[in-house]
Amino acid sequence: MNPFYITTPIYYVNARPHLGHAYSTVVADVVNRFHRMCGQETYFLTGTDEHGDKVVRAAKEEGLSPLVYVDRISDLFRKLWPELDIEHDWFIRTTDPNHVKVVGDVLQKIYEAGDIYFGEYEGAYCFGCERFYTERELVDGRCPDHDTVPEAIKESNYFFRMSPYQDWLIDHINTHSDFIRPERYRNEVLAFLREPLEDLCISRPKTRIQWGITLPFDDQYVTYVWFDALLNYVSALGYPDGKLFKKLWPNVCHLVAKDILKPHGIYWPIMLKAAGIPVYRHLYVHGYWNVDETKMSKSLGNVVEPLELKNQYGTDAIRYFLMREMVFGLDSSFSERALIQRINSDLANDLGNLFSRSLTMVHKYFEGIVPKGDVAPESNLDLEVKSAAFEAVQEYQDAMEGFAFHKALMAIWQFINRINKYIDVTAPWELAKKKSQRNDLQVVLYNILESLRVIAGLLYPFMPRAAHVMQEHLGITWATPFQTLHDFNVWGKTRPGTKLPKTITLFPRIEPDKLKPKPGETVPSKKELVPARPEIEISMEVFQKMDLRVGTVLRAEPVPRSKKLLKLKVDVGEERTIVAGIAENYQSEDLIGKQVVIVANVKPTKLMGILSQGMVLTASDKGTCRLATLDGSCEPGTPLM
RNA sequence: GGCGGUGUAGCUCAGUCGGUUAGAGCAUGCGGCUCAUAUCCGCAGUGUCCGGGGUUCAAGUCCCUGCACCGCCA
Repeated sequence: MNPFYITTPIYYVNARPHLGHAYSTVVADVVNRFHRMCGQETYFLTGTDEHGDKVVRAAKEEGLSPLVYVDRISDLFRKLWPELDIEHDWFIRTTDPNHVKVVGDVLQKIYEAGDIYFGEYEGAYCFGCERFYTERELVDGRCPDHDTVPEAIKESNYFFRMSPYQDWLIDHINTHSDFIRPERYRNEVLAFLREPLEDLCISRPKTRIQWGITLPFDDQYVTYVWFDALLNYVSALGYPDGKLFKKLWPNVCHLVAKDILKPHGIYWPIMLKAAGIPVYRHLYVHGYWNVDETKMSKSLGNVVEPLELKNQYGTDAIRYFLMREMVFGLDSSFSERALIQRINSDLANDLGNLFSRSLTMVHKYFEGIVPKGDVAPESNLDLEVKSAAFEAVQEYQDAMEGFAFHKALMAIWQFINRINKYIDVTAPWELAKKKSQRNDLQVVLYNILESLRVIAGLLYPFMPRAAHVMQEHLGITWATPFQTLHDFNVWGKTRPGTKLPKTITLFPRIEPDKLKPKPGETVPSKKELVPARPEIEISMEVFQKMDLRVGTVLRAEPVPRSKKLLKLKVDVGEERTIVAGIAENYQSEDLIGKQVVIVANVKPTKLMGILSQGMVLTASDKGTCRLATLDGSCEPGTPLM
């Protein structure tokens, strides 16, 4: 069997780890453990991406040098993973000397082969932002951040020629149906490839950025983003001569979120092809976690901190929730309410209680000794439990291989419910009343224990901790911390006569103060849903990052083809264009001269093609909304504290 | 603007090749059990399958069209 190699993206260190990072990495860990269960040798790589201007800027904001800054953030990631029981084999950093060397070598190789050329282009450059803007990004020809007219400047850079590989890539995707999955993302890449591929700019002059890997063929430039980042997948293995590389490549499974589909689905295979490295086998693409119906974003302050969740609810519960709730490939919604729901119903009630009631009975009726499973005619007592187990294993295996983790878990839970019913129907407490039914009682309890063994085994990739505790309490010891898939297709592995420890509560119930709506409160329908306030406390420091200001509305006009939107010109100390969704409640002319509260540093966003450079605060309730105003007039631009 | 996806119970979603009375989990209500973490088991519902039109003996499913939301591209 081929060794199995799985990677997560290397995470960019301009921000702290959030739920999305945790999800990618948990998926990788689950898949990795599953393959180990299949008897495969595995290798699991994760790490951090540490170069580039955003890192330099983030470091500057904190008053740190890039190196000190990236050390600090990278460490947050590295230390998070063990908390989530993630067992990666290697943690790569793009600042590792070996990685830096490999990037240089590969660039040189492709340069010599002729696929990298030096070119000049002219663009609109904003000196304030230290970056180029495309026509589309500009607002009325001005920089959206600085409201200045960018200068047309010429810059020379190195480009990676991708077009010669376009047809090859299309063909490769078409002939390898499992190259990019799920299919929707494969289609997206193919759709993109229907247009001619443009060459990729892969450098930045050192006059603009120094924090990067110097090009081997021109020391006035550093390489920019993708060559640096993507090559981690091979540099970590010691490309080109490392033992790991020879053993593992290209039988790799890359796991990414949908935002980096294009680099992984297009640039990366072409880079590999151009460098004469075999192309990777699989790219698996997953969706986003929204939080309480809205996107997770720093400006909303609803970023979910995985570590906080873990501390409150436990690693297994978080892992279970992430894998059960998201259909791999689609977006999902995270809410604490849903998490508690899953913990209580699935983990505490169904699984935990089953485990607990079973072990209690073994102690009550057999002094904690595993009874014999073959002392009564099976036909009456098996009630197809055995075949239900095998069925569950088969469904589980199919689902796992197809990355349908929620279905794998559903298969396990169907079996758990089946055992709960088995207990109900066989009623061991009745059997225990008569001596003549002693053998029946033994068989029934043995079947239950065997079922629990299979359940514990199947759960291992998802909840290694609970699986381990369950196995311990079932008196099963293995050379490895997990059973192999083969063990699930054999009935009778639990050894009669084994003394079992007393039962424990696997998953305590969480008392649901937050769960039920208060009396009289109705559950809001989809349309009325007000974005929930984040339940996380934020520090004063975080709050102060918000730039709230007084703004005077100078002009207002409806946005064509939109029912809700008004385009405002607002004086916030400088003039800003702000698009606000208040047209259903306010007429343009009523707004002129009004003083409102503006969040001045939300990331500019395009609404109906208009770049909105801020946000107007409103209170909305049942479809009407009211502007937040001031009690008396103020100088435009006055900060709110 | 172009391409694609989605729309099914209060909520989250299954629904195969068009084929009987459209399903599951959660939530709700009622009943049963007592081994168990107030757990478990059973029963009960509730549906404009987004709207409109078409093909067909038969449409949640196929076709056309409209609406809403989402994604990718420009």
